[in-house]
Amino acid sequence: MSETKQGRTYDPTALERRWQERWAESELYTTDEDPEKIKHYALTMLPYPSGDLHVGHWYAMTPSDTRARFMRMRGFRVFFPIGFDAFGLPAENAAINRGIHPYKWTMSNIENMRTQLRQMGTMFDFDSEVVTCDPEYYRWNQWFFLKFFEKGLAYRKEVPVDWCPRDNTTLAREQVVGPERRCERCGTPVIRKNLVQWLFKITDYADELLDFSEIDWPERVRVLQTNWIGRSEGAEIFFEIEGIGTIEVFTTRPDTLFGATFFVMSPEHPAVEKITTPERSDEVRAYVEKAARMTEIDRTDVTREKTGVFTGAYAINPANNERIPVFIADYVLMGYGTGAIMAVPGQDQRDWDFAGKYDLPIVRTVEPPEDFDGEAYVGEGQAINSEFLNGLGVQDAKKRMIEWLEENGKGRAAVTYRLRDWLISRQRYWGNPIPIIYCDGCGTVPVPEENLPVVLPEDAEFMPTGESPLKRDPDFYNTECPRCGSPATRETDTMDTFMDSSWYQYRYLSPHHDEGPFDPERGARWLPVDQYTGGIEHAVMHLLYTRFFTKVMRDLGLVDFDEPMLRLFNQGIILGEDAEKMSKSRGNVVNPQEFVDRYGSDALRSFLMFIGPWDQGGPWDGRGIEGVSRFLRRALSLTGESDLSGAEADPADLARRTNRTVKKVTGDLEAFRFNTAIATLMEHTNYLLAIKGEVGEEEWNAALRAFVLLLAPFAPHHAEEMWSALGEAYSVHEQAWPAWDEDVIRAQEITLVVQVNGKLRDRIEVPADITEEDARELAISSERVRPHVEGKELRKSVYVPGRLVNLVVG
RNA sequence: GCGAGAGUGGUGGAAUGGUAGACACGCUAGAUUUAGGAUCUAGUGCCUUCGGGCGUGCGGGUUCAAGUCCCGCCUCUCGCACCA
Repeated sequence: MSETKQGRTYDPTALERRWQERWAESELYTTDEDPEKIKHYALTMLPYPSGDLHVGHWYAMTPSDTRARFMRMRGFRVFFPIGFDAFGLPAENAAINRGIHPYKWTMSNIENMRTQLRQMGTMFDFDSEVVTCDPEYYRWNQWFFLKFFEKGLAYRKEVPVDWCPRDNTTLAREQVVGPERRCERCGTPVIRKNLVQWLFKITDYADELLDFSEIDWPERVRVLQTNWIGRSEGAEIFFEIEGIGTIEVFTTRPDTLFGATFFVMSPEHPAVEKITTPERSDEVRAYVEKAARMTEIDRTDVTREKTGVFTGAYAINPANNERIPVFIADYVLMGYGTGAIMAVPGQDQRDWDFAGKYDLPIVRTVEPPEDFDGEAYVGEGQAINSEFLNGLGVQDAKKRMIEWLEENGKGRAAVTYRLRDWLISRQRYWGNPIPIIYCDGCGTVPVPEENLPVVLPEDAEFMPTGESPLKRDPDFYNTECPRCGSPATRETDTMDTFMDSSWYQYRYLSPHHDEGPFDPERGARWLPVDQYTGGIEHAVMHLLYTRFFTKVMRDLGLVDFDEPMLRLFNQGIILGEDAEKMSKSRGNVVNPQEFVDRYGSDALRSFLMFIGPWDQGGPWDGRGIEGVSRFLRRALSLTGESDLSGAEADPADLARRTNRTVKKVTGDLEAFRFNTAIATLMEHTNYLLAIKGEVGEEEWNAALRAFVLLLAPFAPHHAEEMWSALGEAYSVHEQAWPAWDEDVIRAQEITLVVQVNGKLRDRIEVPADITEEDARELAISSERVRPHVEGKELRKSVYVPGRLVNLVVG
């Protein structure tokens, strides 16, 4: 609270509270269902109920709110819901540390965060709120699991999994990050295990997920997803192993088959034992064991020298029937392709390195350019040493070789992906039970739909042990088979929480609907999401999974479109004052509440938008918020009494600047340029304050009305206060966005820049419709220009109407 | 190594190929104030003989005109990384 010049107190918190109460009473933010209006579904990523809203939540949500408010004022009916992603490790770990039940802890956090969300001054439709740990929600999550199961998209299999030894659970491949392969949640390096787990066949949709033609998403996300899916085109080639049988390899370079001088298998390849000759078996076994003991970090170190061991076996190159030795080497990964490769040292640097070390022959099959002085040659060129391919370019040679392989039954065209199926089993308590029952007689039996939800027992001991806690809850674990009625057991793993967030945007439409995941009638009116906003960190997890879900939902006949979110905007990350990531251990965490209490929500909102481009993020600046707070106070003082100066301002200039401001702010908001929009509003405020009391009341009020409307999405409380001070009818947020008039913007008098040889020499005031000749005359006769042109020849002049005259002399 | 993005005052950042540094923070001076804070006014890229000169990571180029376009480097950030 502070004294203004006029002695009135400025108390933003009281002002904001007053309007928040009024908004709630009048149900101002109940979703507009007017069918006459064009729909706009604005969605911001739902938060984890981790305790309090932190400044990152403010940074994500308040600009999204500003955009939603802008769309509302532009005449769209806007749906802007909010909810809580309430299952999962952060909530569970916090609960464990405090010894409180996760449900209690989560619900009390949600209660707290609801209050804080309301304080933000957002237009969230709280009636549509979704809480993912509510049985009313996760029932449909389980329902989706059953649908996936029916369609063969959910399957159970023993697979090598990434296991976090600290969180005591498996992780999806997407949740393992960095070269050191750490757990995405806690940063602990993961280990490998073999476990029977549930997976979703996201790979069935790999090709479709590579198609972004229907959506307007940032290039960055498209690239990340494309790389993650990692589509490679090539061929599978069958190699006979002498006296054993056939082993397949995948290659993107079938054209180089004639240069395959050896064969390499991953140490984990299931056929290793079978092909190894007795005299080589000790060495091979030692190598396999050494590879198994290696950490993932060492194993995947690119700079390490290639190592391997000869198995004693020979393969036959199907192109030329040459006998080539079979090695195992840890640079070949079991998780990609077929886990075995044909090694072509002439065209692959890794194979070249390996061949050098073990003295293996090198045959080039692509002619390198004459000046080539490298080792393996991977570029374009004519095929050589390749019989029927000789002379062909790489692309043609690939095609020809694939034809030859298929004609001769020695291989086929093939596509391989880096993308793996989505592992959804988690050995944790605080998640959604997988609705499956195991019966000795009937096998794997889905829980019948009418028995959903499988309720997560509240009284279970939830401390993680590496096995699902539900396994030790006999009331949950023991059940009977829905098919034959004999004693059976339940699946005790819970689902990855990314499943919860893969379809929440649909549940928002009808959170209490109990005949399906969402009410199709409401879906028809609102889907799909028009504008999604959230962090880039979800590029290959949430954002890929939700696209996958939507495609499956389409194939289930639940929706009639292919993509869940038409447009996406990724905001940046707000850092601590030291420009480091905010963390408790660094002690650089900014508590938004402190700033809300001191400066109000509008100031915090506006400051976060003003700090820089939204997609850029950046360090928090505790002093910077002062400037924005000052701006809001100055804005508020516009509607106060005028101290008449007696001077006169030009009403045409006022109209021009007002229209220009409307145009600029509108364009900026369309493009998410909140920072420059606020800068424009500041500039306009400074101007308005300077001419206050110097124009007629009518012009002044018109200008002020436009200004308040522009301010409304950014600082909804202050705008409401000003709107009411202007004597206008409640509420400013139900008003139409102001329009601008290009004719008014066009000035009668303009400033023309005069350059000589491209250098600025003068600025002259001229009529807007001045001719080129007149402009040149005026420019040349300018006092400041004359010294630079006198005695020189005018060779040329460039005239850019409304901007400049450039005199080229020499 | 591959891919993407970014280098502009003391700081955050503005600039459809056409006035570089909008708008703020900070700083300086002044007004007001018992003082501090708050507020208001003026100034604030660097150099200057006050004419002007130089300035957007570095080096070239295109153009009447380049922070912006092209070529070659350097640095930083992020992502992926033995993917056959």
